[in-house]
Amino acid sequence: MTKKPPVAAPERTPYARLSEAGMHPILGYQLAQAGVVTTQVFDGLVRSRHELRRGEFTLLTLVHGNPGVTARQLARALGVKPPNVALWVDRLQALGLLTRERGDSDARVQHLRTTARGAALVDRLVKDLVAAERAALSTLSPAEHAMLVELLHKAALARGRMDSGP
Amino acid sequence: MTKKPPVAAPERTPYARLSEAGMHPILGYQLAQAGVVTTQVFDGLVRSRHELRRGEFTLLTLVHGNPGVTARQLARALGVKPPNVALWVDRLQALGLLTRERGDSDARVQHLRTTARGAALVDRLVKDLVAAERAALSTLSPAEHAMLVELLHKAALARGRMDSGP
DNA sequence: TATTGTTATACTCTATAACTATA
DNA sequence: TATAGTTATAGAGTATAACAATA
Repeated sequence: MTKKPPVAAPERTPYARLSEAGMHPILGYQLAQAGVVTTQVFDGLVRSRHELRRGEFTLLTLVHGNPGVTARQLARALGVKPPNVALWVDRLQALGLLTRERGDSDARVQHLRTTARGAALVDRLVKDLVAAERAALSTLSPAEHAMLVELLHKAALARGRMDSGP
Repeated sequence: MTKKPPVAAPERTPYARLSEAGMHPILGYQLAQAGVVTTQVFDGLVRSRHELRRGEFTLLTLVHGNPGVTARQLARALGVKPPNVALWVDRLQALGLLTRERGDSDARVQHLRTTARGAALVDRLVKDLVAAERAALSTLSPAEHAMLVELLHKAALARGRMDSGP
């Protein structure tokens, strides 16, 4: 059997084509690099055309899929602190995309729901965004793309307990 | 053949266990969710013990693997703007971890190299960080972890051309 | 005139602290 | 006393603009 020489893998950084050297196996680094692409796609499709930032868009979509969810639950799901959620909800409400409603049994909580306009926007943007990502990530086959999504989801489940945010 | 009913997949957000609904297939969302875990690992291991932020650590490691690299090349590789690189290099130089050296043939450029101390630190931290990520991402098998790294690397290569940064 | 790098500055994002209302 | 949410504020992080030196 011939044994391969112990040369470092020739993985290179995007664009500048530097050696990734020790960074290659570090997941946090590869996440950031891949994030450059998805941020480009999001900004070009959602941010520039509508007045929705990443956190706002994600929050709106989660509200759409979880009618009546509370701000605290969303903060935990997104890994951010409650004050940020309050600001995002303010903006989304001002845009007429979701509603706040005090809880019946517990008047401290606020149940969030999308408006008809918010629901329609979410449905459209989610569809467009998925398509735009597939088009942009031409380096991945459809099967690889799907596997990447599932592996990331599985990785995210390793998140440690956090009281109300990161 | 029995056909599965078209129910939505039961994927749930980490911790809060909300329905991910439309966000599930969006790569940018899954990247952000997985990033919560890797940020926790990085902060606990590198940031809290040494005075290195994520960009500084990545830059130092790339310099280690590409001796003589210039600031402009690093900005392109990392997807950030040159002024940020200048600030990071300032700090790393002040910490005695790398050196600047004017180019012989072109005095505009500065060639960066790690000091002995910088090189030793990179070697140690990279090793520790890889180990810490593997330990933290207990939801992934070693094979899945390795595949995730490779798929992310492949995805990152889809990055569009950018003049000097994002 | 174009390019590298720096300085100064502004904007975005997210966190902490302090507060109100409710339980 | 503990919890949900808000307001006000501060700190990271990263961008743009203007500049200096060199090609």
